[in-house]
Amino acid sequence: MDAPQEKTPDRTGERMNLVRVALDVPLHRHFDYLAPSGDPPTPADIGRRIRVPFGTRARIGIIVDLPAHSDIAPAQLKPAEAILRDLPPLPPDWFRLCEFCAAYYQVPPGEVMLSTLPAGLRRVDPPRARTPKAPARPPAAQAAPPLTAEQEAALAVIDAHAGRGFHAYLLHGVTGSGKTEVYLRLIERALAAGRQALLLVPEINLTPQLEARVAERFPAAGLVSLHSELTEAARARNWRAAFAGQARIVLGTRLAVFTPLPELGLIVVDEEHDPSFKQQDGMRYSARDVAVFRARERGIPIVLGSATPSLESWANATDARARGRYTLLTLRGRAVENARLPAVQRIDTRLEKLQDGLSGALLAGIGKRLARGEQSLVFLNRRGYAPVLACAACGWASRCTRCAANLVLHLADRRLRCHHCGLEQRIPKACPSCGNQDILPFGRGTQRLEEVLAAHFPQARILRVDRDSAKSRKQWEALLERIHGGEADILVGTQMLAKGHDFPRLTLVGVVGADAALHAADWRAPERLFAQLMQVAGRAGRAELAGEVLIQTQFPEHPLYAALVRHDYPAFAAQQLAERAQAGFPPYAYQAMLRAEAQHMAEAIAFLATARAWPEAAAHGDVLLYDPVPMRMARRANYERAQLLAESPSRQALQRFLAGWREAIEAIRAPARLRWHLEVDPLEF
DNA sequence: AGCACGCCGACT
DNA sequence: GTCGGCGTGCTC
Repeated sequence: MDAPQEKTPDRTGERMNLVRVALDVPLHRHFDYLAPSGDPPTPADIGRRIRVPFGTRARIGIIVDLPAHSDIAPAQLKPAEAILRDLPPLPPDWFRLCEFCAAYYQVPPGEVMLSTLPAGLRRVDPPRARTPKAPARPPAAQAAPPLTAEQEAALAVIDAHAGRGFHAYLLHGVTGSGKTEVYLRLIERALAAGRQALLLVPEINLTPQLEARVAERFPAAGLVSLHSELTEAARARNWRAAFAGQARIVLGTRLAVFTPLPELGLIVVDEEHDPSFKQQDGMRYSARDVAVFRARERGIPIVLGSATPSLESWANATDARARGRYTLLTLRGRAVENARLPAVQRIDTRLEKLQDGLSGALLAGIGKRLARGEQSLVFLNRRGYAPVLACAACGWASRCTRCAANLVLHLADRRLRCHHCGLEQRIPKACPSCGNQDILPFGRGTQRLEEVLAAHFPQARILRVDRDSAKSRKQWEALLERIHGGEADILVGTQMLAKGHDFPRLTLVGVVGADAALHAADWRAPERLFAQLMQVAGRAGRAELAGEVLIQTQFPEHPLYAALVRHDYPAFAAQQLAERAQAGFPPYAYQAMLRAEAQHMAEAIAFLATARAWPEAAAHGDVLLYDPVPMRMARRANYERAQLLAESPSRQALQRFLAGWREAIEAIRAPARLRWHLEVDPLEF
């Protein structure tokens, strides 16, 4: 595709008045149209939206070029309906970003361009936009706190590169070490230089306080946020403000990485390791990786921050093979005065009989906090009451009829629920298979843990925080308010509780049921577990009160826990990277996953086998194609699923392969209800 | 992806 | 006799 700014002047003299249009269709090509009657387009219209007839109806597309001639027979060309000039044209760097994603993720370019616009801008009949009321701005900016020596040092490194174009930094700092203050100082510098700043966060509704903090520090910067919980109108409004350059700071989730920003001067990716930067449907892109590309393309600095960086980023910053692609900046101490890292202890659960799954030490620890008027948090990354309901007499278990998974018992609303497809059932009174009255919940989820703790500590006020109790941002904020208001003595929750919150009275964190991830089939499970445990451990003892973390485990000698006790992410990362190098896993290999789902497993496997048999694959000797296999959860929502892994030691080699392979796959004549997708850099297996 | 066209089974 | 099932093929 021609980059718009490289458009050569038409020398033929007989301009056909053609427009080349990107449309949101799953086809890897653009569509040519005649100009709308009486409205000849000019080069200034490249990057503008256009309404065109497509098939039987009208659609919104984006003008990508004004070609001198078309390969389509003139009689086939239809006139476009209207060029929409309510916005300035989308700029060339935005096109390059979309084209990069299209090529890298094997997605049609039109799909990238249109799907990353706010919904209102791709609608044929746009909703009537109301003029928004001018937001009241707080009068004065919050003063910046003094920097620690480490923060000063980190900023000095970045300042030394200032104005010299692209550079990537990995800011590694434990919870409470003051990463956010470093971001704020960098944003301050960008604003002072007349540039815009883009701050990406994993899930904005989990961190409302970050938004408040940025807004207070930069009240005149017109901060806007961009995330999926905004109404369509609000998102369009914020997007326009960012595009127009009025908003100098954009705070958003992964989709915000595509916002056109005319004066972008800085990108920050907070919690860069977080899996929610990876989109798991449609275009399966990593917003963190796209952000790095964007920074490189714009020639600006990017800062990736985390207490537990992704092993990919860590390798880029520390591995000799990466030759310093990223510069590592470390914050070791806690910025809060006198606060120390919590003492982490392992409780060997093989040595005692647990009481409802809780050890004596954890129960005693909670009792002690209750007596002192402090808070405890019990972390269990499994929601619901129990993961399965089963009959001891005949072996019946609550299985989902549509998935290869159990139905989870939710006693709170008296339902059996599938966490994969959403199927819900009433709880049977007797075994559906043999009629036995004694069907029992097996295992423990947060709801059951809440009940157990209530029985042990009848006087305690217990608050459960998980996706079920905090479904919306509103509910979540209400829960947070109650926690901060001192309305809870014991918190029970999933990873939701681990993210970015300071609970000043919280001094004990108990971790329950973490062992499962140690021996999971997914080799990325330990990386995720370590990040989660570091994060939840960081909740303990943030203010002047010392924190304690108790981890119940049957494997106290496991190196993951050993590193956790020492708060030693670098040691954990080094050990994991050594294993990855040994096994030839990422980041020492590059992967793409072809997945297929169909009514029958045999169809899915046959499709993948056909793809694997692509004759030209032989020409790509540095790309390895594995055998097609059923996915670990082989059935979901009545579809049988299988996958095929493609792998190469070279990213470029894999990319060259994928471009041809994708075309070949598209040409396979598959059964009607077979669906497939290609995922580059897959995170889950 | 939509949305047409197109050729075979049970309904007013 | 037709309503409608989803297979196939196209969209400038």
